[in-house]
Amino acid sequence: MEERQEQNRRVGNAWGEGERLRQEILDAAARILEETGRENALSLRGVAREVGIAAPSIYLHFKDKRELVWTVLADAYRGLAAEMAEAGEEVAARGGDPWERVQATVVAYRRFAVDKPRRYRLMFGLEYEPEGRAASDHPLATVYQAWAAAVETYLAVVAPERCAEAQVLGTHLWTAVHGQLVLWRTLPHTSSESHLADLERSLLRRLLPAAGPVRTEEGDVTGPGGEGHPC
Amino acid sequence: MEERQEQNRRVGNAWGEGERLRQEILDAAARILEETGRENALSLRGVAREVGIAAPSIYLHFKDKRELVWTVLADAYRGLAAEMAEAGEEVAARGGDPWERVQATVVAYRRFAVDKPRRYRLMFGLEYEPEGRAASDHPLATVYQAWAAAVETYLAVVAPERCAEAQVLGTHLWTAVHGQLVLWRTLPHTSSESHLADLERSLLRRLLPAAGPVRTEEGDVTGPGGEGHPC
DNA sequence: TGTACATCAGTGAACGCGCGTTCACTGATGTAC
DNA sequence: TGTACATCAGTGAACGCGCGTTCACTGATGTAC
Repeated sequence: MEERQEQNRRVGNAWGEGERLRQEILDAAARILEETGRENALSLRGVAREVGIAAPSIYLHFKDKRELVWTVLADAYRGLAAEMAEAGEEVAARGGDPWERVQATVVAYRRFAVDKPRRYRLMFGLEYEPEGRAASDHPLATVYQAWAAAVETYLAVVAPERCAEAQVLGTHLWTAVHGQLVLWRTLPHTSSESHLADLERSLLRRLLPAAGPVRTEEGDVTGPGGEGHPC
Repeated sequence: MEERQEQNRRVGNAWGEGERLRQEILDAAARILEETGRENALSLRGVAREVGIAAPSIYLHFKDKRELVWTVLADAYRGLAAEMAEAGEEVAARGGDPWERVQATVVAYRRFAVDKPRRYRLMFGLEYEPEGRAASDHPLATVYQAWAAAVETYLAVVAPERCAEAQVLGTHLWTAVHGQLVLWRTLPHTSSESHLADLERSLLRRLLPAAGPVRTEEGDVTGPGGEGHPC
């Protein structure tokens, strides 16, 4: 009764269905991170409240808070990377040029950060460290690869001879956009989102070679979404 | 006795000297933010512990926690901006070229962030919002101006015709470097500080026009630290 | 010069809060014989 | 087919913690007469 509104004890899941609650917990955590409202990024008690269970029940599925948070984070990183990739592919599918394609990827990133600020903060606020995993399978790597891939696809068409720079450029773009997003909220005189979008475009133009709405070296690209040289 | 090691009651400051404790409190807060160790960024009780006073004594000098934190932050922003400016001026004073000068400014920023990570995080973690002040005197503006000024000084010598871009470029540099610093701690495979410095240089070269260790349009600059056209 | 009193600077104890975590438990569902 | 028992899924109550803040207080220092 200490934590719950409903006075009925929850009936346990059937045998072998214990995993179901685990998923409910993860969903609730994701929901909390999307809603404004409570302050602290994520608390076990908060999650329990959201699911409608007693707080200790979480320990049936996660060793401790750290493990829960890391599971949530790993999902979140994968989700962000997926949204970026999808945005790019969608533009390519409907015949957008390479520039529109990188831009769509960047916009997808911004949307994620702006629409789910608490989630984004948990992901990049760096309060938690991975639990002894090897560095290489840090879930952030997925996001990193999404950026590198976006830039690589662009370079393959626009400036194949500079393909080697894809990783560095990807990193620059990512960190720069992240910095814009984080500082944006604090700089009050520039806080309109359209200004943020302008800054973003300005950054892209300066960092990417030969950037512009229409720009094919000579003659047309081989077709809508054509790939040019493989990198 | 609840909070303190010393069992002696502190003797109050003399009449009119009450402000002294105020300063001690701010100093202690700064000290806490420089040391590693305790976890939560800043707590009233933590500050009281550090000063060696009872926690309620803080209320003699600050309305509440928010006011204390904001005073600390305002100082911190000013301090960072000052360190950046000094670094640039020092290089100019000993005859460094414009490129070295911007770079020194950037390095000063990085040093601040890397050496005082807790402080930096409090400053840019965006957990607190200013207390109803006008946007324009948000203390962050000082830091923003330091970046714009650094870029302006550079452009004045190297590409005077592009002076108008100083503010935008300053913003790009700032947010990009900030992003590098924040993400750097999380990306384990690239965590050496020298790698961070490399990334930083690569970024500068790509964002600033005609960047390079030695680069004077034609003939020499007018002298050590010469100013070129005023922007 | 002495004394009553105002003011200043700071204190100890307590308040209620939400947190992560542990503990011994309850009750439903399956299995062995 | 019935019954004893193991297992699974989840609970309520409590622990100790640190936090921001309030409250009535203490004691030193100054001032008025």
